[in-house]
Amino acid sequence: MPSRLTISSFSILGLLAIQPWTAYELTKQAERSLRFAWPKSERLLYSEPKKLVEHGLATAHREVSGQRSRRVYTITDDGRTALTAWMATSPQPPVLEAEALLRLLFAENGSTDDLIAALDTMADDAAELYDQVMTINTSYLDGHHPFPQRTHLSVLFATFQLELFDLIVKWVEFAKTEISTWSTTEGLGLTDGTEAILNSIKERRSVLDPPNKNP
Amino acid sequence: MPSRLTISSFSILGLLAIQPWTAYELTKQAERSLRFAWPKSERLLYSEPKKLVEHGLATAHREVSGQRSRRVYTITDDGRTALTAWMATSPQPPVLEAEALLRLLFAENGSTDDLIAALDTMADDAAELYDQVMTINTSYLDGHHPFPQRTHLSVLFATFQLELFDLIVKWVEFAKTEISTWSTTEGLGLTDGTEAILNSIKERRSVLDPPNKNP
DNA sequence: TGACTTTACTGCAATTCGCAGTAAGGTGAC
DNA sequence: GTCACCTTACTGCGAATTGCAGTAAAGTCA
Repeated sequence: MPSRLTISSFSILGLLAIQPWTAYELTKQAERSLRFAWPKSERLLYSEPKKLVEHGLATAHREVSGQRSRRVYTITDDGRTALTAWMATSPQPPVLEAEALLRLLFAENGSTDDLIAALDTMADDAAELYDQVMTINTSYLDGHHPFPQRTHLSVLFATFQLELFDLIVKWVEFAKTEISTWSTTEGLGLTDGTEAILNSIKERRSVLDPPNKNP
Repeated sequence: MPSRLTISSFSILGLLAIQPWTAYELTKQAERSLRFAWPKSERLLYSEPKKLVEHGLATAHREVSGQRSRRVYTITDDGRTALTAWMATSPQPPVLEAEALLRLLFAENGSTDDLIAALDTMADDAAELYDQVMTINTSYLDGHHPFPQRTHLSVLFATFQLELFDLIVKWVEFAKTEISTWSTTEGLGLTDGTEAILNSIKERRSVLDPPNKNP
């Protein structure tokens, strides 16, 4: 009666399908890829492979070097079968967690400066993440991919992250110009700016597209 | 020794700052707003207000109607103070959870059809979420906001969601045209398309911008 | 008046997280 | 050559969160 397989289990199984790893190596690898699609705690990355072994989807063997031993996990045939079966199932809807947006939702409880600071932090974080993805990916052009045969997947995956982080940076810029027209955070209601946004929303136009240019 | 306050606690406190609610009402309200920035289980929305009471940030009073009673939670002055203090702190980085992107990362373990199906599901989910946000927000134009004085916040908040869901839909379109050039999911490595993407990434150009038009 | 939905919760087991702790091996500086 | 610090390689535990099932009254519609 091992505990049941979760999406996190399959995300580890997916890594094991590439090559055998130790749990420690899995945490490092997760930081380069998994974290952008399925962010999980380091702790879980140590317990999930054990669960996979219990289910017979992976095996663990100890490698010894000096006084120290490491447990290397390898995917089994059953593991590959289970992974392939999972690939054919329907994925859960995407979910975003953004504390800075909570601050916007409750902005009336703080100053406009508080709000702008929160949004700036989100933009800085996004810019930093953008750079991280860029660093990893531009090196692929020089043939520096640890798994060259996977470049088509890594790069297409990265495009989403870059678009997302770019969107965040650009949206914060837009939001700040809008907020700059506010005298306070509280009780403004339907301002001219808000009405303009609502009209552009109604026509399904992006609020970012025309960056304050006249037609 | 009540358990400590989390971001989730403050997200509930933020709702209580608008007006008193029952836990049940909080779950309904969370579905309209909180869920897009701080998605939490319904269960938690029942326990968090209790924690706020333990901390003295809210009070609970029973209202009786017939045989049934409901517990209405009201923010205290301490609660408002704590909320305002929280608004001035730095938010955590944004985080995205997208199982469909995991499928892309591990696509070599399934067929191109599996991959396209997963991406289509994500696009459909995003389109559905887009519609939900649209429905809530276009009604504001007719003056149908439950808290008219908060329209400026709700609408600016909504613009982010719309941009995000639109990005997902558009990126999936792009990803699918790229994938359509693949004969298999496995071992392709640096294809022509991948190289083109990498070059465009290098120049920080969006892969979505010019939708296959010549300059 | 019977069936079904909405309102209004609680209990509990399973899952996940954050943090602290342990310990060996490697690296560079003085 | 030894001290400090970083990396590798984990485990334990309490706290936070989830998912699911269960309870029950009130409202709705036919």
